[in-house]
Amino acid sequence: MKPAIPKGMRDFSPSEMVKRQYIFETIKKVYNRFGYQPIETPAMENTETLLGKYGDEGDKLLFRVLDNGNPLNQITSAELAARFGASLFDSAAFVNHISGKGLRYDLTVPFARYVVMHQNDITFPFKRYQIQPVWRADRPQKGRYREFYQCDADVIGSNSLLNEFELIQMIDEVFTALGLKVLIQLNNRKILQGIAEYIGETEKIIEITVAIDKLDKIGLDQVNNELRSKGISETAIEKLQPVIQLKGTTTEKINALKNILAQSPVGLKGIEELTYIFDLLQQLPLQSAQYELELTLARGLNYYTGAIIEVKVNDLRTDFSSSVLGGGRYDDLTGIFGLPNVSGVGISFGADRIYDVLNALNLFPENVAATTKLLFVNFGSNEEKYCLQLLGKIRKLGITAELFPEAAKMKKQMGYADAKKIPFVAIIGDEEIKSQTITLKNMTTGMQDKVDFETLVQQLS
RNA sequence: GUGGUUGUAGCUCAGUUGGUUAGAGCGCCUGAUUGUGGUUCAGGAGGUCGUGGGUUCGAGCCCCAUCUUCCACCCCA
Repeated sequence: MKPAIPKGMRDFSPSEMVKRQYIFETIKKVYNRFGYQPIETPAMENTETLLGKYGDEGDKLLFRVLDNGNPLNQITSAELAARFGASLFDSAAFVNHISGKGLRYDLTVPFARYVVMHQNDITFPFKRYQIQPVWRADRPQKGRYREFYQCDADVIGSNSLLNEFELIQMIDEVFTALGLKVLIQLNNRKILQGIAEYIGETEKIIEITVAIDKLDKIGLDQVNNELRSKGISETAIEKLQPVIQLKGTTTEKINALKNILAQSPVGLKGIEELTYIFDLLQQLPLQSAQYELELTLARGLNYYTGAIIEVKVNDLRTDFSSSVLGGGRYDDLTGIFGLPNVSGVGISFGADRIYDVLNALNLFPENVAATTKLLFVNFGSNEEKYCLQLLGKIRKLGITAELFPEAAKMKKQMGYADAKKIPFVAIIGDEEIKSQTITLKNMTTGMQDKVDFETLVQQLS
C-alpha cells in the first residue's frame, strides 16, 4: 500500500523539529518564570464535554471518534431500517449514538473540565500552562492546519485584572525572545455589549460582533450589509457607524466611548477594566510589543466575557495576517461542569503559525540546530571498544558525540558526517591506539591533526 | 460546508494537435580512491503518470467520480 497521512496533518523532520522545539522551549521558559505549572489532558474528550462549547460552527469542526467494538450492534436492524427509511432520520442523534468521544478542539474547555474534576486538589488561583496539539476538521489553507499546537496559559479562580496584565507581559516576553514584532490588540466584551445596548440590539450582540470583526477585511459597506442581513434595524446600524469608526489614540477612543456608553453600566464597567490595564501598561512599559484598543476585535468564541486579546504580526516584510495568539476572560466556563462562579482568563499561542512567520522572516537563530559535534569513525571491534571509552568521557563533559555504529567504509562514514554537518571527526585506528592519540579532522577546513584527549576537548568546547 | 487549484522518479519539474520504449536537474547507489567527506570523472538503480471508471484503433494528455495539495469564503491558533 501507498504510505499517506490524513488530510491536513503533517510529519515533522529533524530540521523542523529543532525549530519547533525552540518555540515551545521559549514559551515554556516564560510560563515557568511567571509561576505557571504544566498539565496535560488526553487527546480525546467525551462528546458531551466538547459539544456546544464552540458554537454551531465549532460543533461541525469536531473530529468524532467512532466507539470501539461495533456500535451498530446496539441498534437492532429493524430499528436501523426504520430510522434510515424515515424521512425524519436524525443523523446527528445517530452519530452521537455511535460516537461517544472526540478529539479536543482547544485546550480551554478540557482545562475547565480538569479544574472541576480536580477542584479538591487545586489551590486557587490556579495558574496552569498546557502545550499540546488540538484538532479541527477545517479545510486546510494558509496558516491553518487540522492538527496544530496550542500553547495555553490560564489563571482560574481570580477576578483580578492583574492577571490580564501579567498575560500581556508574558506575550511581550515571548515575542521579544523570539525577535518577532507584534501588535497586541485589546478589547472587552462588556464594551461590545454596551454598544449593542446603546444601538438597541442587545439580543444580537453575537451577530454584531461577528460582523464588525470583519471591518478590516471586507470594509464598512460589506459590514453594514451583513448587519442588515442579520436583521439589525437601520436606525441601529446608523447609530453604530460613529462607534465602529472611532479614530485616534487609545485615550481618545476611551473618552469618546465613555460618552457613548454613559447609559450602559456594563459598557462603563468594560471601559473601567480596559483603563486599568492600559494604565498599568503605561507605568510598566513592554519591551517590544505594541498594543492598542481595537473595538472591532470580537473573537468568535462565545465564552469570553471580559478582556479579549489577539496578537498579530507587526512586520512589513510579511503579509501574514492571521492571528498568532488569542485569548480573553471567561467568567463562568466551569459552570456547565458544575462549578459556578469561577472566573478564568488565558491566552493561547498558535505555535504552528508562529513557526510559519519566523521561518518566512528568517528569525530562527543559527544555532537552533545544535547537532552532533564529534563523530568517531568505526574501524572494527577493537577500535570500537577504545572509542566507546572516549565517547563516554566526552558525553559526560556535555559534548554531543556519536560513534558510527558499524565498521563501514571510510567514505560512507565521512559522508555521514558531512550529510549531518558534524564539524569534527575523530579517526582512531591501531596507530592512534598505540600512541594514545586521536586524529582529529576539522570538516570545515579539511585539516587534521594528531592530538591528545585534552586538546580534543579544548577544540570542541 | 461553498468556490477554485494541484498531482509525472526520493525531491523540483519538462512532456508538442491524443501516436513507438515517459525525460531533465538534484539526490541516491557503485567504482576511479581496500584510513578520508564536501569538488571532479565513469557507470547504475529507481515510474501501477494520485486512484477508480469511461471515450478511443491508441490516453500522462480528453470526460466522470474520488482522494490529495494549495488558495479564498465561512470560521479560527
